[in-house]
Amino acid sequence: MPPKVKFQKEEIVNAAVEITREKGIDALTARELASKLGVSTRPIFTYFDTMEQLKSEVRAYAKELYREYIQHGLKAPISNLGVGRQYLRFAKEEPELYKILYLKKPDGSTGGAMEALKLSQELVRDSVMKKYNMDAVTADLYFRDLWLVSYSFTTLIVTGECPYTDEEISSIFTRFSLSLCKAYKEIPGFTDGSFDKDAIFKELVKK
Amino acid sequence: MPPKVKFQKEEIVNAAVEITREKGIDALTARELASKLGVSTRPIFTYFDTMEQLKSEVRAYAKELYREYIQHGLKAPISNLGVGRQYLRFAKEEPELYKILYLKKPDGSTGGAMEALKLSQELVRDSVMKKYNMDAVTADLYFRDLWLVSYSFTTLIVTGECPYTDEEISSIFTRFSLSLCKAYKEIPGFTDGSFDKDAIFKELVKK
DNA sequence: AACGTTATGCAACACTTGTTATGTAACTAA
DNA sequence: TTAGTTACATAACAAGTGTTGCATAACGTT
Repeated sequence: MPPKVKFQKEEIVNAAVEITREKGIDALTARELASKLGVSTRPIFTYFDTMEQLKSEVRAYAKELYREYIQHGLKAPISNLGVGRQYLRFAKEEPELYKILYLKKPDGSTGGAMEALKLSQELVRDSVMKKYNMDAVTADLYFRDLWLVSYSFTTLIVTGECPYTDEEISSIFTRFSLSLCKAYKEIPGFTDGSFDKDAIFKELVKK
Repeated sequence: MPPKVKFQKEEIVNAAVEITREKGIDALTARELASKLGVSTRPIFTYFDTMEQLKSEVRAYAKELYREYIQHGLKAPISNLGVGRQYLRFAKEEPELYKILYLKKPDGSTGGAMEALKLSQELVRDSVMKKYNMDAVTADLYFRDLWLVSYSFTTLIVTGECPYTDEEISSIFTRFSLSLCKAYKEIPGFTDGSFDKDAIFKELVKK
């Protein structure tokens, strides 16, 4: 019989995630990981054929954690805003994990930002339809518009460029939310883009 | 007298930019660059002490090119929309240069997305104030809001995730533009966030 | 035409990366 | 207690990186 294993697969992935959190996935090397675990690099390759395989597991972990954040946001009284707040929390608390999911996806990988949007739309659709009395198409468009705004904030956050406080972001977000909602409900043809842009523009200019 | 130089500094930077365009700045190595120029790696280090120094020049080039794009957008009849369109063009035509400016800024570097926003605000402010009869503060806020939307599109574009056509983006952008402009002009207190959110929300819910 | 200067090519150095060959020793079944 | 299996440490390999020492040859000046 062989000697007892010193490390389970899970411990290795956890340590790999920890390194990624601290220094980004590019700093996740075999030697760095081995050093963190206090072993040689050999055991890593008994569980994973290549480092790339291990990195895939780190991405899977990030994806799952992200999903948990979103689920948590659904519990909020206004679920679409709750989900938006969780986007921001994830970006702020796990910037490096955010990056590997949405900023530096490896070539040919599935998933990414648009897939995450679709998931959120499905989760929030019913709630938005009821709350604002919208049909499914409008609810999806409305949520997508808000998502676009939150996406720019999360990008700013993880690149270390966001100058706004939580309160400011929240305030900006609310204003987007209300102005879009008003437009979707009050401007005929706003949903499919067939509304009379010129008429509205002229009205805005003269005021 | 020494022999004639085979390469001027500028040619080296140009080749470096070309490699960055094609494969990203991480693929810009001394040997790759030398191979493209058809020389050994030695001459590179007569002009640049380190590769990092050369990369700085590539970033400077990208920044200047970006500035030219923006300047071009100012000529449009509605200059704020023209600038927005140029953001998107730059992201689509120079995704790798966009990345080094706004997605992977090296630690401790100046500039970045928020600085670019400030620059654009200054360039567009007067035009927006006149066109929509806004004060400077409102004009800046309005432009920033639109910038946030364009920023999410450019990020999607350079990460290869944007599923929208130019027309779709243009349409979405126009809708944001109009709905925000209406809100800034029609909702008292919208600029400083002191407007009565609850009243508006109730109104939207019952409709 | 000879000279001194120096840009360049060649090849090496030092370092980091992923990955692996080898020997050892830990463990359990006998 | 013995033996076989195999996880592990050690150390190496190969490939790739930035950077540099050295010899050479090209060039304008003299």
